[in-house]
Amino acid sequence: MLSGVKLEANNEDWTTYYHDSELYPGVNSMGPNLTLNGYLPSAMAACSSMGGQYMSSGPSGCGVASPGLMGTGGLAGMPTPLGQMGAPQPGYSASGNSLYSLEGPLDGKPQGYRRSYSHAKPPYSYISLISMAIQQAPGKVMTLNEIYQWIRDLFPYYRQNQQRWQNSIRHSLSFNDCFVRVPRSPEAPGKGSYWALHPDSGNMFENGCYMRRQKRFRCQKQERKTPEPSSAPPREEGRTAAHSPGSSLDASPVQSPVPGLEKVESPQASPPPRASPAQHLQEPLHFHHLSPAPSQLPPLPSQDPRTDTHPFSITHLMSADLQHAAPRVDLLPYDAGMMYPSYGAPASTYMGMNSFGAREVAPMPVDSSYYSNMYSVPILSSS
DNA sequence: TAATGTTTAGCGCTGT
DNA sequence: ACAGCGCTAAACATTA
Repeated sequence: MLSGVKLEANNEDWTTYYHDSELYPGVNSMGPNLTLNGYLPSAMAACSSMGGQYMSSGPSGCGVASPGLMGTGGLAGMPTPLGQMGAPQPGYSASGNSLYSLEGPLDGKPQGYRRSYSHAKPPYSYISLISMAIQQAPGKVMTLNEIYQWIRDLFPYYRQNQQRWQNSIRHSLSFNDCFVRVPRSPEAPGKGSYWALHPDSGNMFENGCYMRRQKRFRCQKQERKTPEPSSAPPREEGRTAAHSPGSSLDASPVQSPVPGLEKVESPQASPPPRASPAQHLQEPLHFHHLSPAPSQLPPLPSQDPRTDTHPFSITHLMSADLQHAAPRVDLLPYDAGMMYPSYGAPASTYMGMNSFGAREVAPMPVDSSYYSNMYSVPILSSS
């Protein structure tokens, strides 16, 4: 069984902070929490009483299957930047690694009165942060800078030492197969590519642990720029998969409905090739995912009031202010279908999008159909 | 030139 | 003990 994830060297009782509406005045006004299509476990809060461990899996643990976050695009809505709740204060820990800011009260109370939660290092790995950012994006793609900004907005902690964590973000994007680089459209020129989640990455955090994946997602098939004998073993499994040229989505290409563009065969299940865009529309591709179908999901855990108010609860973070969500201007060509010319319909049509409207949108089927947008764009390979 | 992206290396932690 | 994962640093290449 999986054990919980310790927050670095922290063993403090986070329950101390759960009801800290003083520090997080917006917490109590969040209303009913938004769940990831109703299945998001509140990772931290639900496990808060486990001696500093955020997650625990097991029959009775809080490691409830959570296909929402990474597998079904269930994240919706724009984040409520914690920064609005507490601006960076002088005196926070400059170590960059501490979980808390040991000083710098947010509310004018004497120093040491209470540690600032908003400046604590979030209990999410960079991979999960990136995944969250991309998932909540209307087009399921984000530029590097937007990922930076999203993280900064959501976690004041990441307003410090930006060089450090941004380097780590870039490294994570490049290193991990679960992230794929997508070129910009000609209509939206600019620097840097878009980043998306690999359609087969599935629910990397289905164990409910956002600090450490159960298993790293890897492209199983590799395509090398310089062909090697098939008998040549990979240099090193992970690195090869992650860094070999063209490894972003580099399995055997399947004929794309868009000339010149390639779709990638799932390493886990081979979808039938699309006969036509129309067929694609009628018969969304179904790929094997780690996530179970909704009908197979366990019942929703009972709502713990702490769940909704924990400042780092994804539920909390992602729940607010849908009305503030604005369509991305630079992605309009994508959403307008320009990226999918042969489909002739907006991308959201294919994606079963939850573009800022998941509260109203019925839970998506747990398949890859909504990922299908990514099958129609060329994936940049490293060079 | 700065931002972005790739790659290597080393370390610590966790699970088996 | 070992393997795998995540984080950090750093060097280097590419691109707008």
